[in-house]
Amino acid sequence: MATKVKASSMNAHNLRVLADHCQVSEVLELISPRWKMQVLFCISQEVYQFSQLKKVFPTISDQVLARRLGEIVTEGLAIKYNVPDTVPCQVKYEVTEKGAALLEIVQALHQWGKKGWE
Amino acid sequence: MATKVKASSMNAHNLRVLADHCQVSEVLELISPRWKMQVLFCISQEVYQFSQLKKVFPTISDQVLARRLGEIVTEGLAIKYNVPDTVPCQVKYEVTEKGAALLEIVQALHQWGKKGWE
DNA sequence: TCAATAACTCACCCCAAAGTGAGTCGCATA
DNA sequence: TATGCGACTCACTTTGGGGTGAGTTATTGA
Repeated sequence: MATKVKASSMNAHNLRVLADHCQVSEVLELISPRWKMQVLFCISQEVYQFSQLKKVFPTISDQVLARRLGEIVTEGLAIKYNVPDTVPCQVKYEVTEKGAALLEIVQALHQWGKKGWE
Repeated sequence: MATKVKASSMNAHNLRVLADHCQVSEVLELISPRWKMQVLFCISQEVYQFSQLKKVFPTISDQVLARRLGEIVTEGLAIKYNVPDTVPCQVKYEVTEKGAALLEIVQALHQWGKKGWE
């Protein structure tokens, strides 16, 4: 953790220091969309087909699932192949190093949530 | 990480295993609300006064800031005192052990976001 | 011939989260 | 007397994320 910023010394410098440390917004917005981390986790477990994901999450809508998969790919959390010689066409997603690192942190969040904290 | 669940064996058991591992939703919803983790971080840096927080985040609305502070307290991430003998009334927030543990994970997210990932 | 499957896309609607602006309450300083 | 501050609360409006249902393309099995 960073050095403390005293409330009594809220000058321009400290405002900047604080603002810098608060720049976690992008990452939070990255992981916040509904189903996204769950879908990424499924991909890491080799459950990546559209129809299979719909079985795991029966209440997700087609549109949102497609959007989430698109985001996951464009953000480099997973890559997408077309599986050749499959009919009807099939796709395959594979988690990248970046995506795997993110999943580990998400796993830590999960553990934090399960802990009692009396 | 958990044992892999093969796509080829998507039976009821594996569906449950997957669903269990995907139960990170509550935690994600806990940390997702706008400004929340940023406010919690500020509290950990001893910047906890309503008016000071508004200086750090000039675009936050009064209502949302009050809501976030309320959530942070009811979820046990921080506790709230009334500072006695202050006029006009002042409050003080202090991060709990639970809140501090959460902030460490959020910090890891921040680091993940800053990393290059070519 | 018809239905089904895989993996989507599109147009539309709804609601909850967030923003806006004003009000409150007790005190204190000009 | 009245204006301001600190820490909110309330009523109202807006926005955009996510849900709904239908359509698409190519192919294959009944």
